[in-house]
Amino acid sequence: MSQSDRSSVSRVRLVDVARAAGVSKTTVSDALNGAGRLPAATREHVRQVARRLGYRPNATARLLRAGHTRLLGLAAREYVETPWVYADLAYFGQLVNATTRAALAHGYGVVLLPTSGPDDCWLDMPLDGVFVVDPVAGDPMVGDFLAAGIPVVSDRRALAEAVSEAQTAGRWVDFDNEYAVRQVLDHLEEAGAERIAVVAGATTACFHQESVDAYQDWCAERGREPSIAYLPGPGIQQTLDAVERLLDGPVPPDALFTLVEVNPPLLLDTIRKRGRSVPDDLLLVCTTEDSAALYTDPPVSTLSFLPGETAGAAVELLVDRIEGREGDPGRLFSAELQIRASSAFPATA
Amino acid sequence: MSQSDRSSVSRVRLVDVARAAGVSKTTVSDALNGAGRLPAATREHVRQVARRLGYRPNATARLLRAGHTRLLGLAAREYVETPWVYADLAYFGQLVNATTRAALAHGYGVVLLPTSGPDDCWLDMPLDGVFVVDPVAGDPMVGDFLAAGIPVVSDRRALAEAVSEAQTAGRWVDFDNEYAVRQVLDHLEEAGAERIAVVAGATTACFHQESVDAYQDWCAERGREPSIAYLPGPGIQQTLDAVERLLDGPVPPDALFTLVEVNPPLLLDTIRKRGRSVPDDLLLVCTTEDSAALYTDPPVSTLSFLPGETAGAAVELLVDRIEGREGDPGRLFSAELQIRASSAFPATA
DNA sequence: TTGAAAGCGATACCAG
DNA sequence: CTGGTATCGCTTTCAA
Repeated sequence: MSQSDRSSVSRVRLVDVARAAGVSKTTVSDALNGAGRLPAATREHVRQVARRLGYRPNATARLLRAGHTRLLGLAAREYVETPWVYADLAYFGQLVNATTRAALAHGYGVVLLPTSGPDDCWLDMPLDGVFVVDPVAGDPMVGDFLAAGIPVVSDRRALAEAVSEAQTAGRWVDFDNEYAVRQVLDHLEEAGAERIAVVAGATTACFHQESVDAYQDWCAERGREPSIAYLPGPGIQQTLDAVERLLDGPVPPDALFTLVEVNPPLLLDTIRKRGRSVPDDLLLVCTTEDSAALYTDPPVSTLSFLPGETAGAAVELLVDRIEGREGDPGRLFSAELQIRASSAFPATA
Repeated sequence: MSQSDRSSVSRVRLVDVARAAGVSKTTVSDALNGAGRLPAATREHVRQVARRLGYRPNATARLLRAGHTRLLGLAAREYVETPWVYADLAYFGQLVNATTRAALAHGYGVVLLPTSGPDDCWLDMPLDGVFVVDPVAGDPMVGDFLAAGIPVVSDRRALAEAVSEAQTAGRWVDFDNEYAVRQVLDHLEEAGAERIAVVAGATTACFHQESVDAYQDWCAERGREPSIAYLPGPGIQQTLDAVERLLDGPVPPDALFTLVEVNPPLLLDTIRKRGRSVPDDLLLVCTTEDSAALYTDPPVSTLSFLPGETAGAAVELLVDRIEGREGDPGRLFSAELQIRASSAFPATA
């Protein structure tokens, strides 16, 4: 009576089955897990009873016993202040997707982590390892997990900033952002661009800072004036507005390279509305994972961060580390430039 | 030596801290959790030692003790065969996002569940409750969790198909699809449409079946000939092709209602390319969560499934049930029609 | 073959 | 105010 009102009947445990079947806990456990060598009759009897009572092993208890949880944490830290705003960003969506798929292939589940919250609340979750994407500078989350002895995959900078434990429990997945940006700029230059403008996010993400640096260096080497529009945050309208300002500026660019996720069809519409034509009049390369880029007219050249491949690598690194296998300390990737019609022809026709 | 090669040093436990500090386990636990009433000196001393040793409580053990995990499972079942293909679908992205946010607000984490796998592998995860979106007919996942006594939120049909446990541990979040579809059709009719064509997915999802039924009934009531294009699966190109076929068909529609997620800007491009103009020539309503619909020219009317609100309700229902609070058995929603310029003017200008 | 008992790691109750 | 001890539910070793 005292406990029946809480949750119908308290869940049936291993001992309940044992009692009902008239055997010991060990026998039940073995019978259900196919372990030990019991007579087939006993095994079957125990199974019947277990089924009849609706017995389900308690996952937490069995994990405590096993010493692992087969759960991986995933956190996207770029916009730490707003908890989980990856919604409109195709990149994060695909990353979550790919991470989950890769984890499942290794027998792990994925837990979406809070990016903010009371102190180190993330340590309360029973995780075997964590993948921290786009860590902020001196990221406390990376530090906390590493200090707790929980394997982490993040980028090199975050690991370097953390303490020495990083050497034993940290692995990295990183991007050669300078290489990628130069690849795009060189490509646009070859295609005839002389005034390449860039749209960047004013975020803490490594990518933006490194990319902007690389862009400025690249311009300096050629004695060109950099033209950058910074965005305060994600958001379609803000991005489109920034592009308009760029196009209407004193020295209109002949090529545009967006570093923030942007909806390719809408961007093209906006550009057309300003009276510019892609690619004849303006070359275009977008950093995006939005597959709509393939279907626009013209199809839009993109710089892709290969969420599928990087997530796969991250999970593999993490799982190797968790399961005690030696392996690479990390993997270096470069974003992939996929050239399509929006940047394929000379700008000065 | 025997264990040092597995993971550097085995994690430091509560007893280790107790021994090092020269006190008992209880004292350490109390000191760290702010419980009990210890002299400030002892408390501080224990904390120092704990910090020095880098002690972190084992989450699994503490969860076993607590009797709950504060973890919610989330599964999207519409395309069960392909594990986690919600990538390109804005709806699932936002749903995951909203569920995670709502769960965190209640102090719960979210685990992304496999949609397929060895038998009832999902029961191995330490979950307090599960949110099963778009369950398939006779969904085994719903049945398994319910049988295991783990609270489930899904739709009414899934709960009804499961056994009687559903009454105690099941809650539902459901949509009045017929109402929503009729709302759209009525709206289009008022705006002057006479031949409304529909693009539907050939999936197991309740929504498509119920919607198509509602559409056919609606047409029958008016003695109109239904015009439906079925899609074998998700995919931008397939959708656009289907629309083209519809527009080029023997009796071109004067209004289009898409039930599958589609990229609004691309859809508009496609329509324009067939020489049709929205809304003068063709009214348009899209079932989508893609916020790009707001920024197209003209802005596209949408039917939204309110992922934010439904996820919030689902989590609340689940948490109430888990924490033993009485509450509604479920919540009925209707997709929301957001009327914009693409369907606001008479088709026959 | 079967079962008793010892953990897994942390918390809560009571006696000291 | 502190510390032994039982407990959470399961697996596994080791005697019988």
